Amino acid sequence: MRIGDLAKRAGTTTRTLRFYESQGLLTARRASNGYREYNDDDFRLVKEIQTLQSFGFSLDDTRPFVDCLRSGHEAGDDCVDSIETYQRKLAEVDACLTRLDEVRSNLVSKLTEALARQPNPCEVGDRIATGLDDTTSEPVNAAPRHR
Amino acid sequence: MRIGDLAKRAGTTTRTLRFYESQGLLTARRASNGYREYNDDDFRLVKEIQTLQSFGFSLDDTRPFVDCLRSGHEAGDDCVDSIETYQRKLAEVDACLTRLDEVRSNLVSKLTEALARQPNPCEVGDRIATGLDDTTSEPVNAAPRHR
DNA sequence: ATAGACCTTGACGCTCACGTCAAGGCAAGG
DNA sequence: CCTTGCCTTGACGTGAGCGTCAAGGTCTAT
Repeated sequence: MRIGDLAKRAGTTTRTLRFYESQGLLTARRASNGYREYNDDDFRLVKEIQTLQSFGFSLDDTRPFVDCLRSGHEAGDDCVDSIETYQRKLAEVDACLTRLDEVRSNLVSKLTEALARQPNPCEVGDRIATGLDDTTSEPVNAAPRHR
Repeated sequence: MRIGDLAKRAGTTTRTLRFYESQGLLTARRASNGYREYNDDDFRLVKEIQTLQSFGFSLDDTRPFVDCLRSGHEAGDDCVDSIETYQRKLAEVDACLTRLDEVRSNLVSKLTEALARQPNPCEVGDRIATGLDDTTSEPVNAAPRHR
């Protein structure tokens, strides 16, 4: 499989695959003409990277998983370093959630106060609708209702 | 007040204030020698920007508030555009919270499965502790308990 | 007069994950 | 032979919000 084929299969670009290689995440056998040659393991590796990226992992964060796969493990998270990375990222996500909750409540306060100061909060309909519904707490698993 | 004084008062740097000016957020009277001169209104403006930035606003998002203040309003959010910006940012925060919730639950799943696949999940203590406690849902207003 | 502390503009650096040329080599079909 | 389509390396651009010199002007104290 050449780089264009792998890119197509993985839904990415050749530039991205070469970039992964430059970062030491992906290595390629070379054909006699200098072209990169990939196999199915490489495809799985790219998929692993993409999955982790969708969780907000940086490329550097995916390294333990890549190393794990390349050392022969069936799954990228069959290694201690990968699990520790999961734990660290989970803590980061929790911290981010906490922070966002604070921001959200600050925003709601500000918005409420600003609306209260608005001169005629009744002639709405056109530009200002409160944008506030009864969900005082954050939208645990629901997107904000769209009007 | 010169730029260094304002920077010190606002807890920022002269570079930042000049950058704000380059972005059209802050304007300064010039003294005869070319030095920038600021007043208390400018200080409040910088403070407004800092507050909004702490909510995750980009500099561009602060523009309505800055314009509002400069047009003579007492508060930066005494204008319709500012309120609409609040509403837009609130929606963004909600979307981000929703997304992070998904990521978190995916991460927890992955971590749980990976731990279940680990050979000896009992000889812990050294490197692997589960990092999972009974909070299955996100940490609504509590930071993750540190061990 | 000179050192030191301020100020000025200008310009490059940084992070991250690539996008986007540029200039050229390789292989197959017509 | 020529076009077409793939491939190669290299290098600059992107966005956000500044940090960090560089080279020089200004003001104050000694």
